[in-house]
Amino acid sequence: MSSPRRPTSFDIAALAGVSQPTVSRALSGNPSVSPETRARVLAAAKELRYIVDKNASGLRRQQSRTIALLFFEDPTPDDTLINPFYLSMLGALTRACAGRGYDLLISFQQLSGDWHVDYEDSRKADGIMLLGYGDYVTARPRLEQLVLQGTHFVRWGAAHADQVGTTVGSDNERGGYLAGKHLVERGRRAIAFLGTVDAGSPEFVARWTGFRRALDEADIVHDPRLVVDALPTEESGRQAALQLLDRDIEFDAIFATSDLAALGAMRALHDARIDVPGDVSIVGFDDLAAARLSEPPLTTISQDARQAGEALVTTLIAKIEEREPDSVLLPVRLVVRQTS
Amino acid sequence: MSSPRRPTSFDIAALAGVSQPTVSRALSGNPSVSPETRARVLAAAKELRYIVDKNASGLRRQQSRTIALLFFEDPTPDDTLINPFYLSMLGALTRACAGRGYDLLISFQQLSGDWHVDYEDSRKADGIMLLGYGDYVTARPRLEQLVLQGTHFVRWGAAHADQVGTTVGSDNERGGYLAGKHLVERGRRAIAFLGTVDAGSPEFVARWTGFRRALDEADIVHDPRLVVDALPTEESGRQAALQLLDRDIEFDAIFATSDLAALGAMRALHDARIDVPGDVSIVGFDDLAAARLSEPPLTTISQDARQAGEALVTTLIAKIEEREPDSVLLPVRLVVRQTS
DNA sequence: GATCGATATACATACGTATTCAAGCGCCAT
DNA sequence: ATGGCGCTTGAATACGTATGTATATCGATC
Repeated sequence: MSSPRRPTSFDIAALAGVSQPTVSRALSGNPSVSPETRARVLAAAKELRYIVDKNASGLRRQQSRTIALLFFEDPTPDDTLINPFYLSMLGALTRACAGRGYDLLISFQQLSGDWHVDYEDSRKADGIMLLGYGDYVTARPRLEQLVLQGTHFVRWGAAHADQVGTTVGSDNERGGYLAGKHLVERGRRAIAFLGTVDAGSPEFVARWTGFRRALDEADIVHDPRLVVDALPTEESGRQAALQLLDRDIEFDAIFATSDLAALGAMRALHDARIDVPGDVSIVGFDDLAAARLSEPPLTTISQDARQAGEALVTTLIAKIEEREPDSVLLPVRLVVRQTS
Repeated sequence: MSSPRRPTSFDIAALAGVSQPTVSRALSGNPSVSPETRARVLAAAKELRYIVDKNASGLRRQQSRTIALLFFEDPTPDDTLINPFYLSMLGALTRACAGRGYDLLISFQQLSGDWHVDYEDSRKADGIMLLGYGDYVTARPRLEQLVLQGTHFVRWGAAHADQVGTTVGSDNERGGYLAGKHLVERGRRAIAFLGTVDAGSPEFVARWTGFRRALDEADIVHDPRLVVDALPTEESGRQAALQLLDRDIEFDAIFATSDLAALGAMRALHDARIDVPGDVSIVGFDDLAAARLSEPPLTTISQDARQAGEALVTTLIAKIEEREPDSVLLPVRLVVRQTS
């Protein structure tokens, strides 16, 4: 059952009739090894099913070829409510890491708690990705500390003027703009905004800013009562729509800053016998799978999770290699379906 | 910016006035170290912010204190459709691992592809957890190979007679039974079953078996036309319900083997102006957050993700430590809400 | 034909920790 | 006094790899 012993590079060396260093060089593609020797070594390695010992290799090179992902959980008390977009991201991240030869460590943490970020000190990981729900104001001092101790990290979120560290995120401002412009072009004038606009959430603020720009271009005066606070959950979107109906103000469209909120709002409208898109148009944000499957299918702003994962990993690796990458702003796309 | 140098156990030793081995012993809680010495060492370690080098430690002890999670993706072509239950599991798993001093590596893979399971050979991980969608028949030969090569692994799924390896899973048979019994007690007789019953999915087969047991106990003869194939997705549930309506057969209840399918079915019924629970009762399976928030809230069989995560990690660690743990069957619970 | 340079390989070593083994010390029993 | 035992600690070493340095081989150059 338990195999005799894991083969080491010495075993390969013996089988191939070379020295251990030559094995190491051959396997790592060092050009100083002659083609014939390399072939012999590779054959021997294959025969014995040799795999490099990650601990030994990491110890020698002083790095782990591993990336740690810190996922911050949902701010609501119900910890099972997680935006499916993050699950797509997770898949994209694991693939991107694998493609670059890195492993991915994952840890769920509370944004407001003491982050356990000893990954780099313990040589568990060469860098950290930060992802998830979070209030930037809460996170900021901890980010500053990361910078101070020289930890390599990248954050998924909105780039903005005074930010700490490097960021990869969607072009939220443009997303908001596209949504607003689209609704205006559909002839809508009284467009409700469902989302957060406080300073702790730069991505949502950016969506709001872009949205306003579209309205301004069309010379639409926006009634502040059309703005309703909503978290990125279905229930919160439903509540927000109910609140909106309660306010007894005319509206002919809704822009929700998350698909989940948009779907919740749709449910509320449906229950109130308001026709979508006849009476009210709706545009969401994220392009979750659920957006495609809703009835009617939801018009939304699409973020490409795969592209985001690639960008995060590429940027973090650039940091690890001490190149100083810029923050990345990923393109977003308006996907017109049947709610607008 | 770049700190002078990571402190090693030799630095701690020098500061505390002891030898390096004593530092190692003191930090690992070896009782041979006197309390005073230990205190001095701990103080020195704290002062220099010493953290054990994971590579060196792993190399020396020949283990990584890391667990790898292989997540198998959705079988449908659309790879963004992932059951939220797995995301809850993921959170539970990371917590359970952290609580036991293990790190968690994560990798998304295709069940039908060549699994990359060199974790143990490369000393990246001491064991593997298998989780996700999957056809057991496809997985089986690969599981057998894992056993052959002596890899420590645990699978999330249904235990059954002829299984390969150790399994942790919910008591699906009892879940099916509870659902069936509940509907019978509510006076339902023509209960449709939405789910998979083929041999590749033992957990769904078990749900079916338990369900049938409940019907048998009530002497109900089950019309085979009441069984409709459905994947654990909302769309699939909707289609299944439509199919059921098309068959033009009377039914007064639906048991769906996943909440997502149940929610999809509810949507179809709603569109067909069929009242839930007035005309048709519905029971789901999983107890997703969405089940609580649906309209009306969904009666379902609850699986506790946190408990599942704990059990998986505990069982895998037992395997790693060469104890031979039994497969675990976790209790399920009927949660009565308003669809029944 | 001696020297040089290029090429390919071997030798020696370091990474940081955990553990085995030996040794120092004080104390008690003989 | 002396041998022995328990309690702490130090010295030596091994884990498996990657890399700097030295060496051997060979062909080319004058």
